[in-house]
Amino acid sequence: VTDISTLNGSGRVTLQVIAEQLSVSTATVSLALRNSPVVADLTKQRVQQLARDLGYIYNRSAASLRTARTNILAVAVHDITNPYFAEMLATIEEAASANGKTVLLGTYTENLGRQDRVLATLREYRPDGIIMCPAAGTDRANLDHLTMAGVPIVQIAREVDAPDLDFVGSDDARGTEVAIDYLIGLGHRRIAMIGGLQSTSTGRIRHETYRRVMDQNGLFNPALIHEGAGTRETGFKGVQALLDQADAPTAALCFNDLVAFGTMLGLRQRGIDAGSDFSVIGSDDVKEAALWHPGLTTIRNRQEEMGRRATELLLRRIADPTAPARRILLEPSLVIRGTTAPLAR
Amino acid sequence: VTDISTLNGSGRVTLQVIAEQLSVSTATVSLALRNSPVVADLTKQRVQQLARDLGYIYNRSAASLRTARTNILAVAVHDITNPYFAEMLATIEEAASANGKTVLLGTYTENLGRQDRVLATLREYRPDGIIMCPAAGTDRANLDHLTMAGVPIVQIAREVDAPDLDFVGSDDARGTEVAIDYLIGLGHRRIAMIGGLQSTSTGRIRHETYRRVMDQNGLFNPALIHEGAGTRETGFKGVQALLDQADAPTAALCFNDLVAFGTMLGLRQRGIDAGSDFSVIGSDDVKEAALWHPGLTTIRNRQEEMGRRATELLLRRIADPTAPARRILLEPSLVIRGTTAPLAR
DNA sequence: CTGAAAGCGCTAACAA
DNA sequence: TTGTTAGCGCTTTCAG
Repeated sequence: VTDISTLNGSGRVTLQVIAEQLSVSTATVSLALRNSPVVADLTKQRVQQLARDLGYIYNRSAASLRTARTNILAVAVHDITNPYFAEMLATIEEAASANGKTVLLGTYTENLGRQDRVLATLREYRPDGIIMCPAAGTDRANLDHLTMAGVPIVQIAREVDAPDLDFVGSDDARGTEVAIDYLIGLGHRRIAMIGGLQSTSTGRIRHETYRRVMDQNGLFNPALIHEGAGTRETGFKGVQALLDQADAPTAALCFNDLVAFGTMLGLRQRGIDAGSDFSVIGSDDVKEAALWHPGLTTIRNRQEEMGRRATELLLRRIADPTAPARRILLEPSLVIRGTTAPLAR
Repeated sequence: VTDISTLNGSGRVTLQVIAEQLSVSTATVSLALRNSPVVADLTKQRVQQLARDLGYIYNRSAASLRTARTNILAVAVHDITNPYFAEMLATIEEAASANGKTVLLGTYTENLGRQDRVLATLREYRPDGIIMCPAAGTDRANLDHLTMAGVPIVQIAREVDAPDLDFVGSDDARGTEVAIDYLIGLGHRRIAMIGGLQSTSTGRIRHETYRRVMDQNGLFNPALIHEGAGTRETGFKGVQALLDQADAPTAALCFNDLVAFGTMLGLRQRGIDAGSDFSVIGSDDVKEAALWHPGLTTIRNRQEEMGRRATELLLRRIADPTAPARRILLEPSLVIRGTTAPLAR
C-alpha cells in the first residue's frame, strides 16, 4: 500500500519518506538500500520495493557530506580535441565507471591561469582524486594547493618535477631514440625536429634526446629544429620554413601525429610527397594515423593503456595515500608505415 | 594573527573555523566569502584574508545539499573518441565553465543498458541539467525517469521522439539533399549510401532523405545501401562490398567523416583513387577532413556551435523549467574539396 | 535486527 | 550590519 502523500513537506522522496511510510527508521532504510547483511531480508525487500515505486533517487551530495567521499574522479587536461587525449579520456572514463567512479572534466588549453582556476573549481567538488596533464609551464608550486589539501593526484602524459607525485606516461626518450635511429638507418642525415615545447616534459625530453642522438652521430644542427605547440599549424608552417633554408632536411620527426599531419600537408603544398621524397615520423599513433595515405609512420605511445593505468594508479593511491609515489613509463614502439623511406640518392 | 589551531576537531578548515577565529558567525563568513554587499567591507576583507591564509576550500557538496543546486552539467554521449563528439564536448565544457558550471561525463558506446546505468548514476549527482546524445535504439521511455524527476535535458545531435524535450542538431535532411544533388549534378547515377543506423534519428533522416532524393531522380536502388554504425570499419568494408556488386556505384555519401575515411581506405585497397575514379562525401567536417589527401568533401554540421548552443539552451531551460521546448536545427553546408569530381565517361 | 541521535558544512529566514 | 537557528539528506555510532 504505497501512500504517495509524503510526510516530508518538499515532495522530494528521501530516506525519511520511505522510513515513515514503512514505519522504520531512516537508518534501517539507508542500510537496506545498500543491501547491508545486517538488515532482515523481508525489510530489505519492502524498502527496496517502495524506493523503486516512489522513484527514490540517492542523493550523493548528502552522502558525500557525511562520508567525505564523492566517488568523483576529476580529470584535467589541456585539450580533448586532440585525438590522443580523447582516446586517453575515453579509457579513463571507462575504467572509472567500472570502479563506480564518475569523471568530472576540466580543460584549459595550455593556459596556466585557466588551469589554476579549473583546478581550484574541481577541488571544490572534493573529488576523491585527480588525473591531470599539466599545461605547458606548470611547475610544482601550481600543484601545491592540491597536494597540501591532501588530494591524491596522478599526472598523465606530462609531468612536472615532483618526485612525490604519481605519474604514468610514455618513455619519450626511448621512443625518440628509436625513431631517429630508424631515420639515420634509412640514410637520412639532415633530420628535422618539428613541434614540441620546452615548457612541457614531453617536449623537453624529446628535444633533448633528439639533440643527443643527432650529436652522437655528428649530425646535430640547430637550424633543423622548429619548436612549437603540438598542433597541425606547427607542422604546416614548420616544415615549410625548414624547406626554405639552405640545407633543407630530408626527413622530420614530429612532436605528435597532429604535427605530422600538418607537416604532410605542408609538404604537399610544396609538391613534395611524404614517403618517397621526404620521410615523416609522427608520435602517438592516433587512430587516423593508420588510415592516412600514405599511412603515417609513428611512435605508438599507448594512450589508451595510459588512461587505464592512470586510473588504476589513482584508485590505488586513494586507497593508500601513504604508498610511495610510482612512476610508470610505458614502452613505446615504432610503427612503420608509408611515410618513411630510404633516402633517395 | 592567524591561530592555526582549529577549534573544529577534524583539522579541516570550514566556515566554522574561520568564524570562531574571527569571533563572527558562520553566516557572516558565508556571506563575506560570496562577497555579499550586505556585509561590511572590513569584515569581508578580514574573512577573505583568513580564508586564504588557512587554505579554506569551499565545499560544494555541503552547499548543494542546502541549495539544491550543484552547478554540475552532466554530459552523456556514446563515444568521445569520434572527433565529432570530442569537438562538441570541448565547446560544451568551455561554455559550461564560462558560466560557472562544471561538466560531469558519462559514456556508453551505443549500449542501451550502459546508457541506462550511466544516466542513473549521473542523476544521483543531481546535475542542474543534462546534455545527452541518445544511444541507438533509445526511446522516450528511457528518459522518463529523468524528466519525471524534473531534470532539465537537452538532446544534442540525435533526438528521440519527444516534442517536450529541447534539441540542438543539424538539419540532416537538408545536408543530405544538398550532397546528393551535388553528386547527381556531377553526373553520378549510381550513388551509394554508406553507414548510418535506422535506430538513430540521424541515420533514419539521412537514409530517408537519400531514398527520397534518389527516388525523385529515378535513381533509387536498395542494393546501393550499406547500413552500419558510424565507424571507419563500416566504410572500409561497406565500400568494398558495394564494389563487388554487378552495378557498382561511382560515388558514395557516407554517414560521417569516419565512415568516409574508412571508405577512402577501402577504395585504395582496390586501387581506386577517391576523387578521380570515385566520388566520396563525408559528413561533419571534422578537423582532419581538410588535411586528408585528397581533402574530403563533406557536409559541415557545426559541432562546435552545436555544443555551445546546447549549453546555452540548457542554461536557459534551467532558469525557466516551464519554457516551451525548443528545437534548434543548425544549417549545414557542403564543403567541396578533392574527393568529388564529375563522373568520368 | 532496528531505532535514536548526532552531525557532515553550508545557506536562508528571521531577529536583533 | 551581524547573529541565531534550523535544516538540506545522508551515515554512523551506540543502545536496545
